[in-house]
Amino acid sequence: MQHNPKKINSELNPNVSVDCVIFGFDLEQLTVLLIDRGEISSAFGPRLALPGNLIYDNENLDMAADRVLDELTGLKNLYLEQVGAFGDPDRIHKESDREWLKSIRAEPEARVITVAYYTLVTMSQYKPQASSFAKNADWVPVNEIKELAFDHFEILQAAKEKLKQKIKIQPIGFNLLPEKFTLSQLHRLYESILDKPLDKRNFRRKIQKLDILTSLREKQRGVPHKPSLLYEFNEEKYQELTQTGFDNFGF
Amino acid sequence: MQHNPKKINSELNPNVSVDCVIFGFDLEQLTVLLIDRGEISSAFGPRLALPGNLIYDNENLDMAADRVLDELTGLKNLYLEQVGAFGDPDRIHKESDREWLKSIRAEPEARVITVAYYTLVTMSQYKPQASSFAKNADWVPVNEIKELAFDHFEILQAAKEKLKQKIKIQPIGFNLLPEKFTLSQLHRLYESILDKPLDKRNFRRKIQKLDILTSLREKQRGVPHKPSLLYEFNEEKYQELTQTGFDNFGF
DNA sequence: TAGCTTTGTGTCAAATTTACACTATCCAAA
DNA sequence: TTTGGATAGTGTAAATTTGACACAAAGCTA
Repeated sequence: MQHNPKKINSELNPNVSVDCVIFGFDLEQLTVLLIDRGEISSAFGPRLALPGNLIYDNENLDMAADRVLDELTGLKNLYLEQVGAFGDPDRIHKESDREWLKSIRAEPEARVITVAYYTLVTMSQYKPQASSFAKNADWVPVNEIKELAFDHFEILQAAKEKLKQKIKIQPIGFNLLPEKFTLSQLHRLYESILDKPLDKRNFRRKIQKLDILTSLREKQRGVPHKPSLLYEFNEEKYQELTQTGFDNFGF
Repeated sequence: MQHNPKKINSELNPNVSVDCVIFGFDLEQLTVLLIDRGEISSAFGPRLALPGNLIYDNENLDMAADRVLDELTGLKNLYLEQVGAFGDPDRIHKESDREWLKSIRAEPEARVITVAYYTLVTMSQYKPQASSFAKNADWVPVNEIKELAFDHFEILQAAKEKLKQKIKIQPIGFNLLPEKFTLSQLHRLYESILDKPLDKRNFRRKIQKLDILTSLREKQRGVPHKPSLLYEFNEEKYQELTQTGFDNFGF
C-alpha cells in the first residue's frame, strides 16, 4: 500500500477531522507532541494544538491519522489507537480558533467532528519536523499543559485515561523508552502514567515476573551514584504474552 | 434540556452518523436490539441493522445517539457509552446497502463515518417500537447474528469487546437484569458477556463480597427444581463503589 | 576519604485465587 | 405417594499474590 494517499480525485471532507495524541517520555515525565499554530492564533488564545486536520473522502480514518501526523510533524507509520470521537457543535467557540480556521480551511465554519488517536513513542527515535500549517512541533510535558486549541485539552485528558487503562492490561510502556533502559526509568514511567507512586520492590518483582525484560551485562556510565543495570525489552516474549492474553498487571 | 432537538434551522450532516448497540439479556443469552430494514434491502443482503442515522449539525454526538435511538425504536434516555468511530470509505460496498440508502437519504453516496454507542438494558423494561424507516425493531441473540448491514457486524464485535472490558471494571451487568433476579441469572449473564465458564462457587463468593446485592426473603416460584432466592441490586452501594473506585473484579 | 545519591535486594503476614463434590428443594410424572 | 430430574446452595485447603517495610552496595564529587 502506498503511504501517501492520492489526493487527486478526492476531496477534503469538511466535516470530519482526526487528531493525534502522541505521548513521549523524557525519562522524567510524560510528554505529548504539540504543534504551534503561530502568531495568527495568539491574539486571543492558545497557540498550541494537537496535530490534526480534515480527512480526505477516499481514505479511512486510520490512514488519515497517519497522513495528518506525517504532514504536520514528519512522524510516519506509527501504530495509532483510537481514543474516540469528539464532536460538540460548539467546539469552535474560541475566537482564536475561528480566526485560525479561516486562515487554513475552505469552510471554516463547518460542523466538524474529530476522531482522536493516540500512541506512545520513544522520544529519541522520533524527531518531529514541523511543516504545513504547523509553525513548530515539539514535546511538551503533559503536566504543564493548561490549555489547548478547540477541545484538544479534553481530548488529551481522555487519551491519558485510555493510556492508564491500557497499561494495566498490556505492557505497552516499553514503546516509550530507549532501547536500553533501567528499571528505575521504567518505574518512573509507570508512575507518571498511572499518576501515583508505586512501591519500588513490589514494582520490580512484578515487572520481572512478566518475563519480558532481558537483563544486559551493561551498566549505566557517568552517573553520580551507583550505576544501574541496563535492560532490553524482549519483543518475542511480549508477542507471546499478548497472544496468550493476560488479564492484569494489578498495579 | 429539551429532549427532541430543534430540527428547524439545522440540517442533517451527510457525513456523520451514529449507531447504537443496545444489549439486552433474556435470562439465557445476550441479545442486541436490531431494526429490520424491510423488503427493499432483502434482494441482495441482510435486512437487519443496528439502529442508526445521520446526525444534525446542531446536536452533539451523544444527543444524536439518543434521538436516533428514540426515533427508530422508541427507547429514550438511555445512558449510552461510546464504542468508537468507524469509517472505511467502502463501508457501503454491499449492493443492498446502496439500494437502501437511496430510499432514505438525500445524498446516498456520501462518505459517512459513524460513531457507535452501546449500553445495556433490562429487556422487560424496554419494549422497542419500530418507527421511521425501521419496519420492525426486536431483540436478537448475539450468537445468532452472522451478518448485518454495512459494517454493523464489525461494530457489534467491537461493542462486545468493550462490554467485556467494562464489566471487569464496573459491576455494570445489573442493568441487564430484572429488578429481582437470582444469582444463577447473574452468573449466566457474566458467562455470556465474558464468553467463558466461571466457577459457580467462586463467582458467588466474589460477587457477594462486592456488597452490592440485597438478598430478599423471597423465592422463585413455579420452577421445576429447587427455587432460588431472589436478590435486588443495591444502587446506593454501587454508587459508593464507583466513587471510591475499584480496580478489578478479576474474573 | 567522607558524604551524597540512587541501586538493588528479602521476608513475613494477610488476602486472594483456584479447584473441587455433595446435599437440599422443588416440580412433574408415574 | 414415591421417584426422578433439575438446579440451588454451600466450605475448605493449597497455592499464589499482594503489601508493607529498611539497609547495604556502588559510583561520583568535593
